[in-house]
Amino acid sequence: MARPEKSPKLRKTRQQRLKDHPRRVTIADLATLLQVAPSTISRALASSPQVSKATCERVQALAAEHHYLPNHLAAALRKGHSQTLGVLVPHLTGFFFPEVVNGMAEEASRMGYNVIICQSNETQGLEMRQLDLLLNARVEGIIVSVATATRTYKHFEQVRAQGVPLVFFDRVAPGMVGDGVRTVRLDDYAGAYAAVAHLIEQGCERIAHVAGPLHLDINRNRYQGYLDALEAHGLTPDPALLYRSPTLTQVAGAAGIAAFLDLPEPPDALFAATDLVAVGAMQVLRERGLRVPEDVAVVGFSNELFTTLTQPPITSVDQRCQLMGELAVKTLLSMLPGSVEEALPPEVVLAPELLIRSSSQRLLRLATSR
Amino acid sequence: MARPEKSPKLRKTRQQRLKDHPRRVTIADLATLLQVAPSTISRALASSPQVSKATCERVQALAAEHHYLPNHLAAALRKGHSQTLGVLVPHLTGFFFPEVVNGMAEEASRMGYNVIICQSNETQGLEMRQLDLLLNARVEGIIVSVATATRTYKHFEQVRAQGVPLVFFDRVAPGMVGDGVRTVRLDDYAGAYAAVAHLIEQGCERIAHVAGPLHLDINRNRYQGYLDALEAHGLTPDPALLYRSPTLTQVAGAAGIAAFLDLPEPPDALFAATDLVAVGAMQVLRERGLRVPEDVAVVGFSNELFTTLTQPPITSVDQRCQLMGELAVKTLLSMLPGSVEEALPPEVVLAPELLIRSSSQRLLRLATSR
DNA sequence: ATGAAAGCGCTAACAA
DNA sequence: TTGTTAGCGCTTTCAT
Repeated sequence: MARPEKSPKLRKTRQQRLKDHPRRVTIADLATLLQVAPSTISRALASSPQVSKATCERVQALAAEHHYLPNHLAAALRKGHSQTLGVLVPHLTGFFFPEVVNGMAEEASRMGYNVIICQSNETQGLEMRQLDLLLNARVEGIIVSVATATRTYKHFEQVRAQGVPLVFFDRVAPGMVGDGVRTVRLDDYAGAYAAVAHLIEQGCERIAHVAGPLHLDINRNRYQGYLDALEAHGLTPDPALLYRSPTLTQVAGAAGIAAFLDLPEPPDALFAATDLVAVGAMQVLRERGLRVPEDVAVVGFSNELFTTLTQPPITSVDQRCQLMGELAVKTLLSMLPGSVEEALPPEVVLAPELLIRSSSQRLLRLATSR
Repeated sequence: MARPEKSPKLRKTRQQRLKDHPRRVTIADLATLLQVAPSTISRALASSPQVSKATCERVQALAAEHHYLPNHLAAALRKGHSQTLGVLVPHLTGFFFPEVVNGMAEEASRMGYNVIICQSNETQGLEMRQLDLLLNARVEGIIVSVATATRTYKHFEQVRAQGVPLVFFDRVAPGMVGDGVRTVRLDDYAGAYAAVAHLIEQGCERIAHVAGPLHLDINRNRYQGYLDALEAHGLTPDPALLYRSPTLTQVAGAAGIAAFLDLPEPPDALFAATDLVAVGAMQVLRERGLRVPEDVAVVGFSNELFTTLTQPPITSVDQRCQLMGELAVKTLLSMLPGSVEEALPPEVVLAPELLIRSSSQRLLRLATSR
């Protein structure tokens, strides 16, 4: 008995599909049209050196003519990697994360990678789910900033167990750096130190600080930078000039400065842990008839867009958002198998930049041209 | 001659791979472990009704134990659809786009779809490239807001030609609505009308307007709303009270108000096409010793975050960002083949919301409890 | 209720 | 330089 021919059946399915839908053109289609093997088409489209220039051009022309679009899914499945990176951020509101993501998207695109962006909405549950989603999508690596609500870190361990490189930025999971896990962060300590040193240079002597929850690295580092800058300049930190708040909003700033102003010895400067806090404080100061910076100088943190829009504009610490995004991607790419990227340190720490504006400038700047 | 057995060769490749890498567990692996067919595993994982409860549970338990992660790539390739939507925005800075994207991500996630977010950086070149990328990734539909630099629209036509549904939001390509193309926009006209009507109610009579380039729908509609509101209330638009600017920044606002104030009959109110323009104008007003809203009332547009942070806070028109994102996704999903979504109109137009703050409130509010 | 087998579109090893 | 062929991991008829 003759072996059944399989062509007829095949042909039928394909024709049927063709009728259903004006189907997208595939490599096989091009091969049929040009009477060459699919592999040749594949090679030609990739401009492989082992295909003749003539066929290469013919193929590319035909592909363009028929609006051939490579099927990334199939290629990724076959090749075993997807040229795609996963990014998981707590949210995309405010200034910081969008800006960082922007830097990432740019760098990734430049290196020929796609990016899938997900949000955890600051919850651990969604964080875990999105991580799974990214793994399902077979991303080659994941960049993540952990949600505030996250308390356990097993889900990140699992990513590493899958052999997927992980880069934390800004908010990093504690104790995970090592094989397959790296971090990119801002040097909050240095930023805070610079901010407070600047206030001291401007002649301030009683500098208050509104801090966030100190169990978070970020807030603790800012606080420590504040303390060390004071002591390095011979000032003794006054515990009464520290206001700790669970959130770092306008309301916190208003409450903080109000508390300070009621002290027997009120402060002559405020280092706020965020720009929003600085704004809240400035509003109260204005209500009480105090001038910024003459009576109280103010410095914020993050260099949010609105710092230039308030009256006066607020001195702030820039977080190098774009750069952070770029470096996160560079770091991740350098971790991919077969990467030739220059090796970056496993923990990148960015130097912040102090942007001095009117809210802290007490000294007349003596204009000397040099 | 016996047909060559292919098993040995196969086995070898697999073992080799296993040695290379601690490979991810597949359906085939689970099948081997449980001594059942791959198809059974597949069905069990999908909780198909045609598989016995017992095996279903056994399979799911085993899968969990081995941290099985479905390969989305393979499934999508086989099924012919990826459960993924593409989003292409000009950028992710500022307030508007991040917020809209947020709404999209939320709705998509709720409906079990992934989202790939790309940025065009406001250039047509990148816009075209990113569209290709999305098509390559076999997204099931694309949501896009067109770049300012975009002048031709063939690349969008091509998306439609591929049978991929397209939804424009906020910035829509002209003349494309129809089969496979829909839009979601804000009713800028209504927003502007409401803003100006509000100023008139507050007793303003000479209302100026800083407008953006009028070849863009958005700006033209805001301008028209301004005109119509004036006329509807018996006021005659004064051409001297219109300032047209190619950009809508603080600088534009400052320049605009400066020009207005030099008029023989300066305005008593400003309707700014953006919040940034409003801020710029307010800065100049303060410098000149004029009070807001007593001397000049100010209304902005977009309800940016910082409108509540200035002194005074700025009255503005909210653009319903989150809602816009959600509706864009809903619209897109309703266009997918086999969708059971309720039909939305091909052109969704959102009603904006006027948020009244101090910058425009001249009338003392008579507090009457009713 | 389960199994066998084909094939989504692409690429890479091997052969010619 | 080009062709042949197998297979990435999954789903889905069709058969049992």
